[in-house]
Amino acid sequence: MRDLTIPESGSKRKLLDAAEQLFADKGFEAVSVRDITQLAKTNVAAVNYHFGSRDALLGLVMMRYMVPINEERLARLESIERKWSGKAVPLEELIDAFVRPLATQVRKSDLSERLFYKLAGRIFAEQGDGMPAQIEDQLRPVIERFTRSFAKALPTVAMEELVWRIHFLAGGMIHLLTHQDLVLRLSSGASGAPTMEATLSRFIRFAAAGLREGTPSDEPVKKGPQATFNF
Amino acid sequence: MRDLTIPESGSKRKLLDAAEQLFADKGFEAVSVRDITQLAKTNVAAVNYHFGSRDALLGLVMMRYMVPINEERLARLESIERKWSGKAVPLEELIDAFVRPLATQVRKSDLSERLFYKLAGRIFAEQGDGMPAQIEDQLRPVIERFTRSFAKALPTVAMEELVWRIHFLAGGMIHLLTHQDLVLRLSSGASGAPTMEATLSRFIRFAAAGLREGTPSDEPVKKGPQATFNF
DNA sequence: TGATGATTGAATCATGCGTTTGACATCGGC
DNA sequence: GCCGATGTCAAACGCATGATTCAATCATCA
Repeated sequence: MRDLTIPESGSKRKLLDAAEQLFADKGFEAVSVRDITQLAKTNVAAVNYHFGSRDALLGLVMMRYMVPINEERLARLESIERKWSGKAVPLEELIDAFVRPLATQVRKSDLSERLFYKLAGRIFAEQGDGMPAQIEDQLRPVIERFTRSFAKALPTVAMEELVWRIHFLAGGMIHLLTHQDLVLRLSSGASGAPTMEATLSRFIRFAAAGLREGTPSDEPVKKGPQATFNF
Repeated sequence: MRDLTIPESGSKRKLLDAAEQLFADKGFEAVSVRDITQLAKTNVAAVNYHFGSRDALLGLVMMRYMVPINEERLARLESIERKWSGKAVPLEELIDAFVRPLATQVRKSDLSERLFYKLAGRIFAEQGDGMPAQIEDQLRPVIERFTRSFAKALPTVAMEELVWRIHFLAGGMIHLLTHQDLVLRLSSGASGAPTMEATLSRFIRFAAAGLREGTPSDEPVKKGPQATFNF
């Protein structure tokens, strides 16, 4: 595994800080080496000297964010399963374990809150879209681990169905991270100006209901006039 | 409004076809004018001759896809509301009116199914991220119209809450469109190989449950061991 | 102090980008 | 036959990109 420790000072650190700020703000493709070195007040050659290439710096920035988030996800999941040892884990706690680390890790970051979430969202969103393979390798075991726990919490939901529902959940989370500002704009203020904590809680309730849909503890037919409508 | 009619043949048509195929496959930023003209077997200058600029071509491609989809969305919505005149419209039908046009319009397209959905997803996903303003202008009234209908169907959900839930819904839909292939890969085959029709129906059920969460017709507390957990 | 290796800086490289140019071909109408 | 309108084409323009070169500078330790 590559060294992820970050020097306290010096231009290497300045470059990393500038890079993550710009990547978060403008997107991975839209930021040039010159943008980064200019913000970091270093020479253009510094990026290639310290990191080898722009791509290597990009991968480092992404890994630096994903690794602690994914570690906290797994730690929370294990702690929850220990707490409910053997018994069915409540769905909301599972989803919380998956999304809450985004909010806790943001405070350990030098990035502004807004930029941190945008960066996290971009990393997820551009998954499998020209992203370094190491990022996907980093995420896959986490997804698999959570999928297994979700399956245990929802024994009546077929695996095929569950995989798709988790997919929808991930999409909602990504969109929430990357396009918070768009909601505010398109909704003409109707969305309020909630904290991310509040929005995450909203999201957990939404996603839990979606995951649980059709489950025995749900009532089978009850949702108003839909008799003529088949899904 | 710009002319959206497409010539039957000639290099203008060839350019449009090549452009939408490449944009869908690789993303809007990753495709160069030279890529397009090479696939279309025309000269590099042709794009600027016929469309004025790369950006104008990009806007045309996007509008050509969004306009009919959004028209069908509104038409379906009005037909539904006529059908249930005055009465509460079932949630599933509203969501269906929003997502189903993606599946019906794909057949009128020359793009392969996979590319069409990717293109649609990209247009949504990169919303407000350097996208031409015309696309947002095209989408905003649709969102507002649907939001009003959702509000009527869910009178007990506060407007602020509803706006966010619709946001989560949109995110799930986008992710579903753009990253279908990723699901298949990450889930090691557990997701099956369903048609988009089937996946959309899955999504409608998921999203409806999420939107409806906490609604009176839902039962208030019933979902297993979650007494100690607050949201 | 002087030698050594790490770091910086200005200049430059090759490449790819969107766009423009101007010569050339093709065609319908007078 | 000629004209202007409409396309097409190779070539080039100006610019930005990631990367590299190589001399100058710095820090560290013998």
